[in-house]
Amino acid sequence: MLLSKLVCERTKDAPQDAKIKSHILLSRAGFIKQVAGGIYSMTMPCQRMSKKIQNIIREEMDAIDGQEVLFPVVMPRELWELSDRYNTIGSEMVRFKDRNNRDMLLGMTHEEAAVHLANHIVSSYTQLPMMIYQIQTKFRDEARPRGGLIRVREFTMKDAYSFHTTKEDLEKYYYRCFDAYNRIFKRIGLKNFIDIKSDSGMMGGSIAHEFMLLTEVGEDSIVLCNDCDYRANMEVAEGRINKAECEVEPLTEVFTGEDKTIDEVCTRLGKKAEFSCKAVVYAVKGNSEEVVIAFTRGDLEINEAKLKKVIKRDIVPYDGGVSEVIACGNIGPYNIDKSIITVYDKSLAEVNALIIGANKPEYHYTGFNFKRDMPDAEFYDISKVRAGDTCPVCGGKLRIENGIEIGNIFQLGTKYTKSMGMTVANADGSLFNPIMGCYGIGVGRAIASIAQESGDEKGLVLPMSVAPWQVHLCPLRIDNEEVANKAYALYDELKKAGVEVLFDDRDTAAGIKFNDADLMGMPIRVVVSPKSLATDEVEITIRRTKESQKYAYSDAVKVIKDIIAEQMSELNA
RNA sequence: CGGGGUGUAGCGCAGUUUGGUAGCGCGCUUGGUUCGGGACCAAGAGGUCGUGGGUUCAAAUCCCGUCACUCCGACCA
Repeated sequence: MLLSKLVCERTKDAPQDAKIKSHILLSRAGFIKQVAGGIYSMTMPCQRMSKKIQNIIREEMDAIDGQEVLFPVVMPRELWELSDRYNTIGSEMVRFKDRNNRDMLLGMTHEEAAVHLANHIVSSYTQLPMMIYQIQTKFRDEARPRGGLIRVREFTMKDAYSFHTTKEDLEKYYYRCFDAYNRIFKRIGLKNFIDIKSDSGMMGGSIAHEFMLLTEVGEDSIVLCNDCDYRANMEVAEGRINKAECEVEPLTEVFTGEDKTIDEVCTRLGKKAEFSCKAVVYAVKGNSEEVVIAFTRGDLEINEAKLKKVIKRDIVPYDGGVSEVIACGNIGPYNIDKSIITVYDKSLAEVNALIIGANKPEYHYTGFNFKRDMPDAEFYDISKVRAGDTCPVCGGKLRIENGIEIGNIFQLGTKYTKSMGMTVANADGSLFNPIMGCYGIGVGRAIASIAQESGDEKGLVLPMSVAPWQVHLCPLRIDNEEVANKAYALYDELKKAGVEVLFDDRDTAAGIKFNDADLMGMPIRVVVSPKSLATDEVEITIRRTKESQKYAYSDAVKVIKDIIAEQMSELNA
């Protein structure tokens, strides 16, 4: 490819809205161009990179017996009503009417389409297990796109769906896929990624893992143990919280006036926050009359994902203002209105004397003791883990890091086959709902992750396996006839040898060429110049290490092929 | 959805407070001199100042509306 003709504008300055490294570098290198919020065009280098990632994913999916298919982008409402997701998914799903006034939607995931396809074709257990996957554009109308390609509304995704006769068979396959995912991320050149247990969320199902790239710009919080390999998404992480030790006290009503926050009340009473009880008010989603109050120790935070699991309902922050049954700022478990759904965190069970709201203005209780005063209360783990809490496995200290989710796998179970009525005949003639797994990888997010992890102050540093071109060929003084002849000849020879070359054929200053080469990040830079040709040599520089060495012009093709082979074998090891 | 910010040339910005008919750097075009880490000289092209309305002799600038983008939070199959 000739750089002079490439539709790809490099800039010195990043767009003002680009804040994180991957966004800045991909924009500056001209790989992406924003069209609307969270919607991007990709130029040829970026598209080539995307295709290389897709092909690696394909190889690994095919290797675990995946069958590549293609589901539609646009689907009818009826299909999504079978799983009830037409109604339960919010405005992140784009809905519209076709010319016949029929309700349609844009696919944001394809469980329904996968079950629809499988349901019409698979009728016998002998056809299982099987896995179908696709690589396709998804559209999710995100409330807040951000970070360039990290969180977008339209993106390319690989999504896979497996069908099984038994839970054991699903589990076996699930871990084959787990291994394939590790190979994929390694092969595309990511280094600091981990798998973690995650919340299966609204997908349904039980066991789920996320693959996370650890980076400070990540949107997810990950809990890791310093001493063992315990690690989990904040949403499901468990920790053992240090006990708040104190003496038993009598239950006493005290006047607290206008003091409402944990801070204010504890300051007034001269106690630490860990001896108080925090109340967080929610409403059941879709029914703001139904109030949920979660109680935890004053120094802890509610983990809403855990809370949702306990009450098996979706919740939203309560915004009903001060109602008659809730004295905001003075809410407590003792004698609370029975119509309210209450959940108590396990941290509260062990405190001998708690400060709690009195459920009326201007008063709190001190000395509240659940065992004595509310013996039938049940306790659940609904609090967020904090850095420094104790590991539930080994007793070590937990720490919290940020990560970008680069892939996820779920053991779905029969949620979709059941709701959509997919049955298959077993050996004894009985019918059963196949057990499903599903497995996703965002391609655009993988590109951003590579840029985020490998980029340096000069620009992108692309792994050999996914770089749009393997070699960036830079003739200096291309107005010099010998340079031009030798450079074009080398360009042709490399192409003939199967090497992918980006050729900077512009008659421009060395500094510009070097800066563009650094910015665009091809793994190998080759310089042909009057200086190098004086000794009949070329100069070969490795982008990643900045190492530079001269080789005889006649050896260049071989040397380059060796470097490519070496770097590829590192990634495939 | 709640709270902040910004819209002026392809990109980055100044000009807005105090209204007077639009400018700088990079990039682009042409010619010349240079040229192994973003060269120099000269001459050019490019913007109805996001958009609609209002005030005024006169609006990028003041007033009202609206749209877009963005940051923090909520949401996120």
